[in-house]
Amino acid sequence: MMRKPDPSMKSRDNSNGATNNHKKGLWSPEEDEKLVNYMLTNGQGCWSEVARNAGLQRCGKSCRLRWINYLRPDLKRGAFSPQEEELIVHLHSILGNRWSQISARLPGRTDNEIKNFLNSTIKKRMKHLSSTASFNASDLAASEHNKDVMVGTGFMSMLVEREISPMYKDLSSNSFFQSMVPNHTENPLLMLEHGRNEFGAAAGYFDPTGSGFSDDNEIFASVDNGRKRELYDPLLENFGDDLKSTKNTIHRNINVRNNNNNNMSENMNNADVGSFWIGEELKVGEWDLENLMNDVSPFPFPDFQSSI
DNA sequence: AAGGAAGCCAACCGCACTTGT
DNA sequence: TACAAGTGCGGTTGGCTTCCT
Repeated sequence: MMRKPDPSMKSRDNSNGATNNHKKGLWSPEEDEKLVNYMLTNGQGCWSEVARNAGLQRCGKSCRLRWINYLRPDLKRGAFSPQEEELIVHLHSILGNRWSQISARLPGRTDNEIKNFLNSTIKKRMKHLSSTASFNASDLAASEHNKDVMVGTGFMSMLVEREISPMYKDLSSNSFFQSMVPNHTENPLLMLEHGRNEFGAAAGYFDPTGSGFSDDNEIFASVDNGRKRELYDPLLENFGDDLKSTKNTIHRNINVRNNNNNNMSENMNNADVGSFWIGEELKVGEWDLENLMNDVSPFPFPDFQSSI
């Protein structure tokens, strides 16, 4: 079920590069038993100590991974329920590839599990798209491994046409956006290309395997040599009514911050699409995730919330 | 029935961050 | 301040299973 241990390669215990004769590869039932017994008796401590004291020829890192992803008693095994699947997709659209944050909101599920699930789901989605569009298999194969170099290919063109253009139309017609990005173009493809130069590295990075811009589904604009950055999430515009409140939360946050920050720009009043944070004291380039998630948490997932 | 392709998923890898000295 | 060790995270790998032809 996994790669063969490479006997020629000594394992590295951690990032310090130290080498040890630690076993690699699949865990045996005996090893599992040792780890479980140790953890249930002693609880979690220093992982390298766990490995040693439990009598395992494993590095601490490997023990930690095994415990967290497989042996923890509160883990829920088996297939995801439809509600879980819906929530995962939902959270991923907001949080991007922050697997640990997504898993934190799915009791009994691990980040690895969710990551694997979504990766396979995305592949299925792409396969489905490929069967309904007129681009060839090589476009698809290449797109899976070339996130931001696919501009201009059939696959990208299709995605831009179907998903990006409507969002971009809203974005580019916004007066605040126009003021921030004076050289913006009406062509979203060109905009994506220009993004690297005009917004900095974070913007214009399009991920065809995800559902939007960059791994965080965010687009940034930089001004004042990066001291301020405004954030717009076109995806929120596409969410259903249950997430409109999320957008409202962001606007509320902006208002709160506005009250607390005299440097707030009046441009905010013109921001009739999307959501922006303005102000030098803000943590740049990140959603206020906790506040964001406060509004997402009531999302219905009745059958697994308390069924560990 | 055979074998190749695709999907699944456990575990590894490397990097970044935190903490202690 | 610098360094080392520990930890957590996301990306990736690759063996096993299932599906398809």
